[in-house]
Amino acid sequence: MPVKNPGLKSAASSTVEDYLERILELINSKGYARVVDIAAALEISQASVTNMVQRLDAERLLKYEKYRGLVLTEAGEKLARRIAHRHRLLTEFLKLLGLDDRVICHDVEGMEHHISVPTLRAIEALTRQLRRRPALRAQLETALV
Amino acid sequence: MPVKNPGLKSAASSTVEDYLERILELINSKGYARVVDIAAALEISQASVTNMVQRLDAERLLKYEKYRGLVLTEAGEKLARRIAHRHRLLTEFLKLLGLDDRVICHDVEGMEHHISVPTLRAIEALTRQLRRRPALRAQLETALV
DNA sequence: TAAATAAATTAGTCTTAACTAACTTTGCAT
DNA sequence: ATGCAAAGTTAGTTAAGACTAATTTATTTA
Ligand SMILES: [Mn+2]
Ligand SMILES: [Mn+2]
Ligand SMILES: [Mn+2]
Ligand SMILES: [Mn+2]
Repeated sequence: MPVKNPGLKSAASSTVEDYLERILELINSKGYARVVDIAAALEISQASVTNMVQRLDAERLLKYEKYRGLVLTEAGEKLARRIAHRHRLLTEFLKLLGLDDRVICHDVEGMEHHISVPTLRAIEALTRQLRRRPALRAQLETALV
Repeated sequence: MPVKNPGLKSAASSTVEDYLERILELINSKGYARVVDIAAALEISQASVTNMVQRLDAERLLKYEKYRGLVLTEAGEKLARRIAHRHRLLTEFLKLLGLDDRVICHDVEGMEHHISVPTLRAIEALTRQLRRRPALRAQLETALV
């Protein structure tokens, strides 16, 4: 039977993507991701994190041992890397437009969940071109009134 | 006292923005926006629309008379125009990147709710530059592998 | 004008994703 | 070894936003 999802719209909710992204980030930066750290990073309560971690375990995106810790599964890490990659590319792109870091962080955190593969590739290509054309970037700044 | 919202993050939810956007669109195209039309446009049930319309009335974004019809208030129309404008600019931008219409529609419908004013201005400036540099646009296409 | 159809509303339910408060487990210091 | 603080969990609540089914109002049509 044919697959329901023909390319667009990702499988995981924005919320799930944000959790996975932060978990991978924590694992990469300090070797592990504890509930308390995830809660701090996402600025939500520990109870909410416990809930979600149990759900992600049920969905096989990570393996979780109560009171102990968690590790991403193959599938979970793949999803996490995918969203982290979107985050990186979007951030680089907006940086080239001369935007403020706070603005970039805010907008990317929302936009990253709504960018399909073709759009991401196009933005990637545009970023490459922008990078090698300082003159164009300069004109952008002046065009901003 | 200082305002809570310092520029970023809009006042209305993505959902509210989508409703207002569609309502304005319907009013512009056929003169009025009925519950049944809004429901069809958003692909949700009429019951959901009735609920939201009553809420938007309570929030003074539109004036609603049961079983009759609705008109946007000043505030509602302003919000609607703002989101419609973001939608337009993003669409034009992605169009210049050579993306497929279906992809553009999908991505814009999500991204439009997460673009702050400075980012929108930057994308607007970039769009202007892209428009006058067909060579650059051509290179984008070939860069897409 | 009366019946039939279309549009709109209400009531009740569901899911997601957050919260607080209370409780349990773990790890560290004495 | 015990006791305390930090971390984690559970239970119960809330809000947004969707749904279906049943009902009511408005509009068409015969
Ligand atoms: Mn995000
Ligand atoms: Mn992110
Ligand atoms: Mn939208
Ligand atoms: Mn839109």
